[in-house]
Amino acid sequence: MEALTTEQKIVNAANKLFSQKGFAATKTREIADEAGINLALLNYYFGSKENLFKIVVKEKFRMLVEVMAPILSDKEIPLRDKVESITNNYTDLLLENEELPIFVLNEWSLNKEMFAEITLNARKIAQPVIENQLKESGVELSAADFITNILGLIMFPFVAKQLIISSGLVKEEEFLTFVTERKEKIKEWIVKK
Amino acid sequence: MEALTTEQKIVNAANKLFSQKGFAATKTREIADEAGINLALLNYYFGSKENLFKIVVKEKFRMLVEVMAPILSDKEIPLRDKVESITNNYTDLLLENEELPIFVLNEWSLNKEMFAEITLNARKIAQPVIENQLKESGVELSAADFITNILGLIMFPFVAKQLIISSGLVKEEEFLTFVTERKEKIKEWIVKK
DNA sequence: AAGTGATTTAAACATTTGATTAAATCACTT
DNA sequence: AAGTGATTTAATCAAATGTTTAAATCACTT
Repeated sequence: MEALTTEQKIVNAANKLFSQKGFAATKTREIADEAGINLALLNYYFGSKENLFKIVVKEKFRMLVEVMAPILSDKEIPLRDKVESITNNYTDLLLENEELPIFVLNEWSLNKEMFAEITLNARKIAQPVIENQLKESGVELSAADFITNILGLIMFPFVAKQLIISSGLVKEEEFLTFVTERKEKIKEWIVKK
Repeated sequence: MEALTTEQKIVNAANKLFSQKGFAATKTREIADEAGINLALLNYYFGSKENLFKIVVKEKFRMLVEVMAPILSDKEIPLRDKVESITNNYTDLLLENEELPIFVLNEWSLNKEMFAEITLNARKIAQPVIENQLKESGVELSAADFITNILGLIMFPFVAKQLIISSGLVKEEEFLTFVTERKEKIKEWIVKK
């Protein structure tokens, strides 16, 4: 049942709370309570709140990048399939981690240095492949617009979920259906027949 | 020169710092320093940090909603012109307030209650108008998808600016051109000829 | 069972933080 | 110039917060 190590309990609690409330609003005592461990163990295992935070952010961030990079860079996958695959994978990922995009993007804008390496490599590999495929498919989009649009169409509903729901555009209980149905639509919007 | 009242100085400083760093990370002493006033004046004029924050958020939020609501609800404006007008107005607004979307959306997800009233009214008026116009124009989109897409395409580059730049997809100095050129493109993407 | 190092605990520490107080200063009226 | 209320200041308060300490407990070896 309780097969988690102390370190895992802390990381799990930190994951949850940092994602929900951000770095500054999350208190070390809250993390300790959520994890069900003594406060001092946080520093014993992770040194500092900031270090724990970096671990959490990098992990979240990796989730976000690793969905996309290998798909985009693969020359064998046709463009249309890439869109489908990325849309499906991202939507599923975000449905299980709804706070992920707003958290990562927000922390990114606050802490510009932390992520540079990971993204840069991903882009360097993917960009020429995508540009080639766009040209071949006759889609008049730059790689930047292509990636911005596909990410925006997928992620924006999650980023703006509260806006969409509290405006009444989509009811809370319809949200799952809303984003699920968008999977099919996004494919059509990006790569028109 | 220095025609600002103490209250204005405080609101301006709070505006800047809350937008940059969020509620919890912004300290009352920082606001006082940035405003160049004595710390006690913050509580003298605004009662509490939280109250000051609400004033700032509501103002930011109003900026974001008021660009869109009156345009969307106007039956006289053709759909295509609405898209153009919203795209242009939002892009210009966001270029002058780059932190605005991520700040508002993030605070919104943290503080779901604060904004409900404002948005709800805007949507109630706009939604039937838009649904009508979509049908008449033969655009196969629900109002929810229409608004999500247009907002996503406009706002996402600002929300994900750091991702886009640090990946190298768009260089920092090209960002202005990037979002400016998207104005024209978004219109075409949403309402295809 | 004693010893040993890792783990856990309760308590404490030094700062930071939001807020308040009481006195000082200012602007304005009489 | 004296009086009055609004504004500003320096100092202080109590609580919260990240971290550390030293002792206690645990797991494991000899």
